[in-house]
Amino acid sequence: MARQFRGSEEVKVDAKGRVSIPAKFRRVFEGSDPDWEAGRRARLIIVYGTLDWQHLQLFTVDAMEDIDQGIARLPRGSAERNLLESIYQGHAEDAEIDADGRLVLPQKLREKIGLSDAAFFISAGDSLKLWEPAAFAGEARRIEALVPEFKPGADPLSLLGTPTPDEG
Amino acid sequence: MARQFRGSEEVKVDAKGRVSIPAKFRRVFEGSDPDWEAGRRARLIIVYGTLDWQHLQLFTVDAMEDIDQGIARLPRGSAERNLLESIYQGHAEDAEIDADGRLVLPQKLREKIGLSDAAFFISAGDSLKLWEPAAFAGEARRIEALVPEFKPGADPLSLLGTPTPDEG
DNA sequence: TTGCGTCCCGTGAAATCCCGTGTCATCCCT
DNA sequence: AGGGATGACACGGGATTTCACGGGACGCAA
Repeated sequence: MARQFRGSEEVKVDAKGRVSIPAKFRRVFEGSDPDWEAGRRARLIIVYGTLDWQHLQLFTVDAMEDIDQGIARLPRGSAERNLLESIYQGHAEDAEIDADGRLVLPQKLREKIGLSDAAFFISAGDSLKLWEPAAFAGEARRIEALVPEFKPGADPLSLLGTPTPDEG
Repeated sequence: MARQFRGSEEVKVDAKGRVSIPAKFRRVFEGSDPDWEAGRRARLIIVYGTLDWQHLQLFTVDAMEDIDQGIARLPRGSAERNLLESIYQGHAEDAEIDADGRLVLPQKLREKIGLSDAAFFISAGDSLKLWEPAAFAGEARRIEALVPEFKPGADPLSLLGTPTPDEG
């Protein structure tokens, strides 16, 4: 069972705010939820973060446990710990994938990221990011523009540089 | 067991989007998948990249692990790392070669590279590139044009330069 | 009532499984 | 060396299952 997300998908958002989690992503949420078994609903965590986020981030249960432990290692009361707690615990909520494989997004979250009638999922390691499709297109262009040596037609792997000799 | 691809092939694409992976290439995917054994399906990773890509790139599992590790060595949050993650994790997907030795290309990917009823495979080290045959013809010319010191009639190996004495 | 969330079911399209067939290369037995 | 048997391979088709998605019915709280 895959533990990592890979790929992207665009799905419809219906009038009730329901979003189908594409099946291949659903398998990852199921496999990374320690309490899940066939027939049950998989759990996940929706992080909506600070005000300027234009997307939601969906974490598996396992991934969020790692994050929680990382936060717990920081000094109690430190500015960093307070910030991370605010984002990953304050501005987040638990959710479940329903029997039809869909996630119901409360209208509040839909409004925050400007979601209308479609949603774009894109993998990011052990989490998924959820965008309004048009907003993601802008984000994609921004990511490319930030790497000046990346020209259209070039092989992106050139950014990795020369491999060190200890690989093989 | 060969670990590198060599050669090119043209195959049919049927109405369901199925593409026969030529047997010699299939052997490489099998040998470069750590979990593969006789009778099982070999896995691979389809990278479809940014909007301007007109081809798909098919990586072996081993090759993609190297790339993932290379990406992981870059500073978290750096522009280069974000771009590479977006391409190799966001714009890619896991796939399997089916029991008949074929790969099923989802409709979306076929449309992206303009694939109709034939596909052209060409080797690229530890990956294969897959093109609509007509589109590849133009690409071959473009590759030559990008190396200004390569003149028609010249020996391509001259591009390798003189090896330094301490190298094998 | 009105709006909102949940449960359950229907449907069309796509993906998957499982089968057959023609062709070509390889092997083996004269 | 010739010729037939064998098996691998590319390719097609039908049947079945999965999946995304829409809608109706019910309960609940403002």
